This record gives sequence, C-alpha cells and structure tokens, in this order.
Amino acid sequence: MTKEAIDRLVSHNIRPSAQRISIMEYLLTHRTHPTVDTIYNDLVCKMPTLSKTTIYNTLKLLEEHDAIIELTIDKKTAHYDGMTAPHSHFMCKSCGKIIDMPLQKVDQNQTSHDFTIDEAEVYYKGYCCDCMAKRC
Amino acid sequence: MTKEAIDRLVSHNIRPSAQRISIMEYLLTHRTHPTVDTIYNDLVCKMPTLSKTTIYNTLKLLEEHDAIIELTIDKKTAHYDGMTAPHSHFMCKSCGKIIDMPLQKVDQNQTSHDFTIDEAEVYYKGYCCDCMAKRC
DNA sequence: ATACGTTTTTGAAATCGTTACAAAATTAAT
DNA sequence: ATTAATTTTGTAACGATTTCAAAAACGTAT
Repeated sequence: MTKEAIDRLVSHNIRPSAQRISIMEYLLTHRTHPTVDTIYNDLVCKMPTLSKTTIYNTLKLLEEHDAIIELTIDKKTAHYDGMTAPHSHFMCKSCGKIIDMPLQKVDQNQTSHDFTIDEAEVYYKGYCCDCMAKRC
Repeated sequence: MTKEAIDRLVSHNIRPSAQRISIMEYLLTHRTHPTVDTIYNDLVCKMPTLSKTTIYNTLKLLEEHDAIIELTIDKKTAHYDGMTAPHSHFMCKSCGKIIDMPLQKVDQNQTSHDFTIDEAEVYYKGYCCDCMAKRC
C-alpha cells in the first residue's frame, strides 16, 4: 500500500517525503473520512516526531494538487477523503459519521451570464441506523 | 417589511423581540447571504446596544425553528439565508460572493439499511463573471 | 563524501469564528 | 407592584486553523 501512496503523490507532482507517504497511505487505507486530529493521533505512535502542523500542511498540499478531497460537510472540522472518484457523502447528525454515497448526477454545465461552475458537491444529512436504533 | 418579519417569527413560534425582528427583517430584505459580522455591522448603527452574541443566539434560534437557513458553503464562516424555499447556491472561489441557483433535484428518498436522509444540499463553486473579467 | 542552497518539518504563538457563562435588562404573570 | 421567566449583553474561553521562524532533512554540484 505504500507503493500506491507514493504513486499517488508522484503522479500529482508531490515529492514523496516520509510524512507525506504516511498521511497519503493513511487516507488510502482508512475510508473513514478522518479529521486532522484523527490522522495525527493514529500516526504519531509510529512517527513520534510528527507535528500537527505537518498534517495541516500536507493535507492542504494534497488537496491543492487534487490528490485528495477536502469535505466541508461538517461545519466544525474539515474531513479528508482519499477516494477522488466522484461520489457524494452522508453525515449522521447524531454521531457525525460520514458515509459514502453513489454519485447523484449534478448538471455542472449550467450556462449563465453570472458565473462559471467548476465544482459541485452534494451533501446529505440525517441519522445512521446505529443512532436510529438508539432512538437518538 | 417589519410585519413580514414578525409574521415569520410568530409562525415559527419565536417571540418577536426588537432584536429578533431587526435580524429577521434584515434577512428578508437583504438577499446577500450575509455573515454574522455583516449583519452586526449593518444593524449596530440603528441599534447601538446590539451585541454580536445576540446575532449568534438569534440566528441559531431562527435556524433551529426553520425560519431561516444556515449555509455552510463557506468553510470559514457561516452565511444565512432568509429564503427558505428549496434552492441551491453557488459561491465564487475568488470573491466569495454567493448566488442563488435554481434547485437541482436531488433524490432524498434513497432507501438504505445504513441511514435515513432528511436533508440534502447542493453547493456549486467556480468563478463569477466579475472575477472572470478581472481574470482572477 | 562535503559544502551549500533548497525544501520540508516542527513547535510555539497568533488568529478568528463561535460558544459558554453569568450578570443586567427587559418582559410576562401573579 | 413583586416576583418569576425570558432575553440581551459583554467578557472570557474554546478550538480549529494559520503564521512564522528556526531546525532538520534533502538534493546537487563540486
């Protein structure tokens, strides 16, 4: 999986440092849409000198190079997704869990004199089955 | 327009205090998707004792009672919309301006064992004509 | 290999939107 | 008019993110 991480970095013109590989690999193997804190807490054991600033820097770099996606579905904290193929997301309003959804087709080619669209995101919110079972 | 503001409050079971009426009226007459700061700066002239905390409290209250909509299209700051009829939004990545869009139909009745959807939002991003003219 | 310049990482401090809290002011009820 | 409940206010706290400059790691040319 390390190879895939390096490939993803290199193919997006990002130099593969040890920290960048770790973070990229983390996102490729964890499909949980983690936050900066989650990534930091999970990686710092194996990489004791890791800094949270490096996580911020790296995620921003990866996102700017379209190697990952930044999700803004959660008002409080950014979440990150290593799966860049188009898809949508659902967030549970009770527990905060984010679940992948099949792509809802969105017409991005709307013509207008007022603007040009180059991104469209669909965010769903509701309650996941676990939270519903607990009647939250 | 003050009457419309009071009506909107009362019909959503919110007591119409002077501050709440002002804020509600502001959102009904300004279709600019303002932030807390914008609302505060525009209203404090007429209401010198107004507190920014009151704006925060009131907007949260209005949103919880579905009298207004909170937009999370802007990662940095919440924007608010007094138009509650279903529609989508476009944000210019250069100047931050938010523009109303016709509703893109989104299927909220997707059946799943994993969750129940009760909200869906579509956010578009790109560049507005003004910023494109300035080749930003 | 070594020295030099560039890139990357790091940790501390600053920033900024938002929330918590408790006191003051206003409004409603008896 | 008193008392209780609600609303507003200002200050302080909070937490995610950014800034910044120094330290470390890396790449390259000699």
